[in-house]
Amino acid sequence: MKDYSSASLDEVALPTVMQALSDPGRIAILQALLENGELACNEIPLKVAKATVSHHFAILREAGLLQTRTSGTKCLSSIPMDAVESHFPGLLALVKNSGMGTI
Amino acid sequence: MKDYSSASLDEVALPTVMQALSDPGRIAILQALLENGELACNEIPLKVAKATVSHHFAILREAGLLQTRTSGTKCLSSIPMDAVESHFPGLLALVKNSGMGTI
DNA sequence: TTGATAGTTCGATATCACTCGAACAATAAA
DNA sequence: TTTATTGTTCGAGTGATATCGAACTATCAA
Repeated sequence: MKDYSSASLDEVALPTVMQALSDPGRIAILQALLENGELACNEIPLKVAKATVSHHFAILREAGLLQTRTSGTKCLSSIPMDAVESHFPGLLALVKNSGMGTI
Repeated sequence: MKDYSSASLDEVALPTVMQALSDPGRIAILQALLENGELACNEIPLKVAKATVSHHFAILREAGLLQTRTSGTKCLSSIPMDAVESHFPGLLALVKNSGMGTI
């Protein structure tokens, strides 16, 4: 389908990561992935158009917070847990424990 | 001078905090405060106009990350460490350990 | 081959954020 | 009282971001 490229966290500064996490929809995406491990775009309940969802996934990839692999017509995304945890320890715990109501 | 009001962290959601931290200048402000405890606006070396600095301080206050008291013509700001640490554990460590070069 | 499914990309729009200079208010010092 | 210092507020310009529909590509299933 497409060869997805994520940013390496070595090259991502904190403001970029924070910017990526400043959208409630993207927080919801990460929370869903923390729960389920690996999900396709359409398996995450966001009330926005699919073009917007695709955009949010791209932002997260560019921040190094998402890795995506293709599988048939789907693209399955997950969080590179070890890399995120080593570069930004505690960040995922903050995301996980953030209750935000429904998006 | 002015009676500063900060947001209570009880009412601040994660995306708001992340948004506040998505600017390199504001990260620099927090880092300087982590180092020095309490500082006035003009004691933080940012290469932007003072109107902009004031704006950044306001954003941080609205995110509950800053408390400000007035002292003569100065206004001294500091981080409500305990509140931030209890609501968003690990957040300040991320800020502290983020090297970003000169702003 | 045809149709359905999954995402991306492309404009376009609307809103929000960063920045600044200028004018202002409040305090302190002379 | 006049002057200097500190920071805020306002208005405007500029750029970034969120969102969408529509068109497109790629894959799978009939």
